[in-house]
Amino acid sequence: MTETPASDRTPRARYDAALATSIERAWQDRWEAERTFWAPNPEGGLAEGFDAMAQRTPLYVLDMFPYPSGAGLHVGHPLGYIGTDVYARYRRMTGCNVLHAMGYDAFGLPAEQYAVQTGQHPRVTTEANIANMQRQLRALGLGHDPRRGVATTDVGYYRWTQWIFLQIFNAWYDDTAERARPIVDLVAEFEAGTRDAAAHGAGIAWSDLDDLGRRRLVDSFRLAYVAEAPVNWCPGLGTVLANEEVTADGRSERGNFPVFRRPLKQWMMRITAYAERLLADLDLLDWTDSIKLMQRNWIGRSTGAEVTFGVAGHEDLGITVFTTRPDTLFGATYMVLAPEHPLVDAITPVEWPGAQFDAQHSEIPVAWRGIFGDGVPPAAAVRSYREFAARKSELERQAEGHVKTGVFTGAFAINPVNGARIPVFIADYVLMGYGTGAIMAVPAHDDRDFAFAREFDLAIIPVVRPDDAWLSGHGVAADDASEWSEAFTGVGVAMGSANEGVTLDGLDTPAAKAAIAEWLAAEGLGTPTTTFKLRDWLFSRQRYWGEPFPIVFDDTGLPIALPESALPVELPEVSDFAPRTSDDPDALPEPPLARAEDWVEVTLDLAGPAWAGYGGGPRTFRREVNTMPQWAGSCWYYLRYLDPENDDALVAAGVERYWMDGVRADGSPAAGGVDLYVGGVEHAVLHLLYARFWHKVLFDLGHVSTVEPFQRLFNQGYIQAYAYTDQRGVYVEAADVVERDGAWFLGDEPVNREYGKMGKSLRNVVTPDDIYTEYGADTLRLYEMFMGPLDASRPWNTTDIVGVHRFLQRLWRNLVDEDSGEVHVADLPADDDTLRLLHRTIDAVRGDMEGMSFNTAIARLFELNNHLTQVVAATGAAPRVVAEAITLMVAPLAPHIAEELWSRMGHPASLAYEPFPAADPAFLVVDAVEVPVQVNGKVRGRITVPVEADPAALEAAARADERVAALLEGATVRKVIAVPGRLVNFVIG
RNA sequence: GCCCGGAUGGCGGAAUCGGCAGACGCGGCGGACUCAAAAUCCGCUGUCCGAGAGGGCGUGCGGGUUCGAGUCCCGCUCCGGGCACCA
Repeated sequence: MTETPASDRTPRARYDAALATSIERAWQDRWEAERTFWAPNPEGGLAEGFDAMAQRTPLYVLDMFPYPSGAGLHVGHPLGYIGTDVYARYRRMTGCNVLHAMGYDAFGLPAEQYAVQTGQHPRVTTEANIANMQRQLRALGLGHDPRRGVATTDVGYYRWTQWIFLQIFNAWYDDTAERARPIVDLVAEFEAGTRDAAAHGAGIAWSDLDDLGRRRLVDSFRLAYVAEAPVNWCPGLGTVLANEEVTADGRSERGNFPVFRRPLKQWMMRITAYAERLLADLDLLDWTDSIKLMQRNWIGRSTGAEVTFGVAGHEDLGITVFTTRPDTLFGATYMVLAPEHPLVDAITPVEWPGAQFDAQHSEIPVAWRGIFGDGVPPAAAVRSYREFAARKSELERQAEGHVKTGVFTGAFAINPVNGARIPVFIADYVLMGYGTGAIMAVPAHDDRDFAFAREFDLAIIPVVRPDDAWLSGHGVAADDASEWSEAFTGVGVAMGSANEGVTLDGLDTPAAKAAIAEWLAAEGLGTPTTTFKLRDWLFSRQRYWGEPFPIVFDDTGLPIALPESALPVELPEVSDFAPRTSDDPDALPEPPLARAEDWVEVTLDLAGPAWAGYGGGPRTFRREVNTMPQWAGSCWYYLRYLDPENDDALVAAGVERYWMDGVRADGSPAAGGVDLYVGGVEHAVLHLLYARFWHKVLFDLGHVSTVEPFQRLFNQGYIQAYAYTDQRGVYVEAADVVERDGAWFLGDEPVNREYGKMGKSLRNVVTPDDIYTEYGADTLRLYEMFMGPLDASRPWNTTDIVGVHRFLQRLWRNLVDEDSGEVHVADLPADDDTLRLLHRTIDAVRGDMEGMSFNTAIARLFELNNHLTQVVAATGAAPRVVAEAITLMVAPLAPHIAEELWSRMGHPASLAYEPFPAADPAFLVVDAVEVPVQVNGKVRGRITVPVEADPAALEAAARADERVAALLEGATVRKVIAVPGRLVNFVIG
């Protein structure tokens, strides 16, 4: 042993970054070698070790899996992963068999674009990125089962994504049974005649249909179908985009290219069939109200009525509108169809009507025909308006705000309640995709109709009397809307709404709705209807780096599902990964896979069903060249984690039931599924809605046992960071900025502070590696959990980290001699104060862990450790009972140091499955309690009383207090409030 | 525009039921140890008045309910998020 010079002597076994790192590496290696976090399945290939776990409760903890970006992680990324790991580790110590794994959502545009630039195959960069991310995550000490970490790009994974697609394609929604059923059941019903093809869109009986007719009919029922639908077409990227990939100003999020609404033939998923169940089953879930609300709003259920209007001069035609306010039918002064509405051509006359047609106008007002109908016949006006509307990019649509445009079709509708002739317009403020694509316009009581009516000089007839406050506030009269500055959209009392059969006058809005609904139903003019904002899901992309569809087309152009035996359909090798791009909005999509001619054209011997007529003998087909959206792989990965190596099924039924069965501890009804799902709120709608939809289809078809995938959802907050700009407004390196007297400087130059996301462009990135080097991973974990509640966003502040690092150092020093590295834990009895604090801490920490309030759990552990410091200072050693308990309680949060301490205290095995300390109730009871004494609500003294002291005893004790007695001296006590265990309050006057 | 969520010391935050506001940590101030510094340990730290004892004020703003309000109610302000012609 050599003498260390006193000047730079550091204790050999001080808990610093170097020691932390060596401890952390050693334990990460040991967990891996000992398979500590392998969660055994009850059966199948991953069942090894299950017997030892059989008595434990299965618990499935899940993170929203990441996209393996080339940029690597910053400290904000793992916040949720640390949270789930703490919870999972706690649950392992409280009797659970915990499944926790991490995979990768690895298909997607960044890898593809990088490939386009470099010519390198996206699989190469994707795999390199995954490897880097796994390294960074391993260093955090996350207790994942490494066997289950699938990537969506694995052929063995996307083979099952394709298999699920086939299930969906080969299914239809039975509205009577309210569930999806195999498509063969539908065919059987048609063939047996129990379902009438003629009544379901075919027009003629099943037996009279030819092969093609049958295929078209059946295809129209499928849950996955090809349709011509208006989509976000981005010629600059050469692909269609999902709504969330389009910015608020109508450009592509990536590349900033203009986006156009174009009808294109695309794959769709019939999520709308599930709208009602997706809405109703939210009630079964333990999600926050705000997320449920966002889903409810997205689904957008509204109830009202469909009402059919006649068309003047067309006895055979009727236009059905949807309205939530049938009580305002008498106020309908015109009608609007979406420009694409199928009836527009049929009702548009050859000539403009010339005669008088309403009280206000003796000829067509100029505004009605506007720029589109000026000097041309109605059909030409309609055509040019349609072109105008279609040519507008989303950008222009946003820029013009809500200025109303439209054109009169020359046709008139007949209001069924009063026979009024009302003009029919087309306007793009009416959307084909919602309701019936047609509205009755009641400008007096609808903001949009009001704006349109003012623009086009249309009558505004009030039929709901506004409340007096509204009228006086606007300074207008109820019965003359000509002076109104805006529509009255609230509820009120109906007026001017009567015909021979029904009168609404005098009824309040709900009663009027009911009365008119009854009358409409009786007259056969309308039916109560529910509509949804939710649209079917656009499911194809013109990209290379995604799952190919297991679909081919024959020369009819109709899709044919490949048999399961043809899976996986692997991505072909191509030399050019880019879709064809253009700046012409009329250019057509051309996916990269279309250029792989050898792959696209394929000769197969498909044994198609007899009714479809394409079976038998080798024939040439063309493959679907679109790929699936990135959401596809993320829709079901939680199921594959359960049984990642299963080649016979996406998950074995017994394994799925073991992990997913929904049994709440208190026995209340649960939807089942993942016990805890943690991720960012940015997936509040789309991912979570799509996954719920797929899960329900799989449930209907008998492939999973629960109606919902995620029983409990927890949205973690974001770690944000300060960024600094210099005088020119250029971002400077945040790490180099110093604070002096409340201002910030880079060197001597003052800089401005901003607050936002952590990112390269703001030059404020802090990486986990930076923190490991300075403090170690346990410190990083502890800091991220200590900063605040897991569901709140908060700023990263590197200077605050020392607090938690000092805690770990102090804990270490309380149990380990910094010079020798030997533990100084003694089998001495702890004093009563210490034991009471210990058990109070255990009790509180358990509660905080259950509620995922890790920040307060850590605060409790700080207090216990600070007390332990006193004990060690006084006695020279830590009592074993305290030392072991605090180590076990720290273990979920800072597992490496805890394992090391546990080991040094003489335990050869990992503490991962050690029972979490339990509070002894004997130490939780308190016999005396200090309560405040208030006089007129202000604390004037404190008394210590027995915990069971009744109000009278409390009051007596309070009066005995010197200060209180002085204040009560000579005063009249009006009232005394004495709450046992809480306070005493004297009200004096 | 509509719908959610939030606002507590210099900073991050705590306060499960209407009952001691500010736990715990950072930062700051003071002290011990040291030749000195670092590290460590101890004390103080909402704010104003006061030498002190003590007192006033205090949870975004204005009202209210209550013996008592950070917490409940009404009306605002600001910040964050979602939706945005959905009839």
